[in-house]
Amino acid sequence: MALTMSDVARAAGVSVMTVSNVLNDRPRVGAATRERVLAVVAELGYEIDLTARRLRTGRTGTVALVVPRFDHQYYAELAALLATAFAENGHHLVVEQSNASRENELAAVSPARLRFYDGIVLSAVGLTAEDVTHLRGEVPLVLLGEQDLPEVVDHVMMANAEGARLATEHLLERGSRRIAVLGGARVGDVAGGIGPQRTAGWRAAHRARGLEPPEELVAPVSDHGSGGARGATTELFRRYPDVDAVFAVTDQLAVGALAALHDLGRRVPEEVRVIGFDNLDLLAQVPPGLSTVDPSNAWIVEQTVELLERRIADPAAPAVLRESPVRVVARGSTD
Amino acid sequence: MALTMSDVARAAGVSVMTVSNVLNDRPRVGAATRERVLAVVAELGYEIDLTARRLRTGRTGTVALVVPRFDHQYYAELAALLATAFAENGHHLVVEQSNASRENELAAVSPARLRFYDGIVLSAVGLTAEDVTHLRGEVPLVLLGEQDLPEVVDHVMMANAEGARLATEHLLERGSRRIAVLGGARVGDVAGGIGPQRTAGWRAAHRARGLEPPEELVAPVSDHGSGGARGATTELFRRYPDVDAVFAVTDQLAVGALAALHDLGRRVPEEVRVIGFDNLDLLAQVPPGLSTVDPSNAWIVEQTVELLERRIADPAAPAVLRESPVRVVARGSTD
DNA sequence: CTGAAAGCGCTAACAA
DNA sequence: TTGTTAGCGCTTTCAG
Repeated sequence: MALTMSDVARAAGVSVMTVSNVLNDRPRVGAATRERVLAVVAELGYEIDLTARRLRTGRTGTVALVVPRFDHQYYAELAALLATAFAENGHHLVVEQSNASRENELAAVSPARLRFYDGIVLSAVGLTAEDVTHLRGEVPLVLLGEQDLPEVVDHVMMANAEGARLATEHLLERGSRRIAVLGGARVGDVAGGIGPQRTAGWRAAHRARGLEPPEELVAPVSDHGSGGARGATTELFRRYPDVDAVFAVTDQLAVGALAALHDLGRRVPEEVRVIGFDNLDLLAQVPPGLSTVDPSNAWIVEQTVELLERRIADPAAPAVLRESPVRVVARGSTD
Repeated sequence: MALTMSDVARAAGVSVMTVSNVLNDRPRVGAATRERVLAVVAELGYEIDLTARRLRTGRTGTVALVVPRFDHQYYAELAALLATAFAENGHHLVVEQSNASRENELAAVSPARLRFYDGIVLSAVGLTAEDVTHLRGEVPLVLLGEQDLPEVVDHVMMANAEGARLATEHLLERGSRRIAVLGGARVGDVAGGIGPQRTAGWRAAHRARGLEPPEELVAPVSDHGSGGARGATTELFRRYPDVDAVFAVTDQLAVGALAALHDLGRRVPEEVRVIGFDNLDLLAQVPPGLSTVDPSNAWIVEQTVELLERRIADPAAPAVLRESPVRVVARGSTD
């Protein structure tokens, strides 16, 4: 059986309350008493029961990050950054997986689950606008993700269209004229999310130069893994052999494009330029070096922590939407 | 304020105890009463307070996985598999990060933290043999990782030496004779962990063919990111331009090797073959396709879940060590 | 089959 | 400065 506070109190010859006061650094405890209690705590190896404290105070010292998948490199890198940032604020971070399902995302912010945490950062992909309005005020929550959602909850997102515009402009500037959008959304597809927003940027870059965006080169993917992208790219080049650049809406898709181009014997960047979006650390090294759009993860993390800590402190604070700055990182794949 | 059980009890005109019985599927409740309670629960949207239950019963329904880093693809893929497997056993998985520090690994299995969880899967890299013996029996725990640790705690690991031997044999068989070990450990370095174990397999493969392992081609790395590997590989080829194959002790290091070889203008696999270890999904696609050793993650996950569930049920069960089967996955980088 | 009492380990509020 | 009382929301035990 684990030790309790009264074991410590008995051993130290004080009351339970005094032990509690010492352990919580509350001021009205004599120095000698404090010493004694701490000595006993150390000797016995007592550790406070956070469950009991939580039941009493409602605070846990822990915040959760809910991501669609653990094994998507983008979320993994985000989680690592958030863990460090929250640690600096005295919050412990745990990560849960929603499997990108609306049900799991809702469950993650349910009162039952929330009681484990002081706040939640939810990287949402399945949540609807309707769901979000019902969430309003229930829980200290910061939304992450590229969905268009009602501005009733704090939300940090990327400048998606702008990033896509910059990437496309980068390709146009180097002379590419038949630029495909891998993972793009066709005109009339549902709006919101990365596909549509980034495709909009691709269109904008063309129009800014007086060019008509080649809509036939919008190549949707069925899943966001690299495997699907490989197939989609192969098919794309079969139909349109004159494609001279691929803007993949994520780095993960870009990897699939690189694989397909290798299969097809098309050289990158000499024959086809490739650029991604996300600036994943792991892919910075992959030959010939993947050009990409950097979404400023450090900035995103900084804002997220600030907003969540603020909301924990003041649940009534007005909801804000913040958009991270983006920039192109040019590497070998667009030389 | 959130609803409590007595709110439900009052609304349903029964006692708190009856609500508890219904919600826990305990048998001695009349069908009509059960119906009524469930109806009220649904109508009010009541959710049980797991914190309070845990204080009373000691069970939380949650298990934790502690990994050194969220952003190492290997752990990310492992976490995703474990989440699914535990979900099938009615356990919710959360993931925490230890930053590969001994202190954090110990904190993660402390009684205080453990009280949040029914059990812990600890992917250990900093824990010492001494630490592990003190852990014995304190908590439902399964260790993961390639350290040599006392067999007093359930431990699932890979067949490291065997995998390395197979990878090296695969290279020898294709004609490579100057095979470097990137991330290897020199003779006399501390034993245990992936570097030494996998380097031992590289030696064994050479000796099995009557060849003396070229110890000068053992290339340690300072960090396990791809960046360090890139530098180490460049340096390696500067000193030993005749190296004709690289066995990287992890896929992540192999990516760095590929980058360096690209920088140096050495073609893979024509001039230099490259093989990794871990079989990361993300890298399966990277051109020319990274050959690797598959550590059977599905098997590892299956064993881990089985052992942890067993230990939760029976804390006194004898500790076991299980070693996952390995096999070479040949792709373009060793063609 | 249902309910009342007690208490898990802690801390807020107040009393000494 | 320290101790006492009460109770967070639930479940165990035992009585009805």
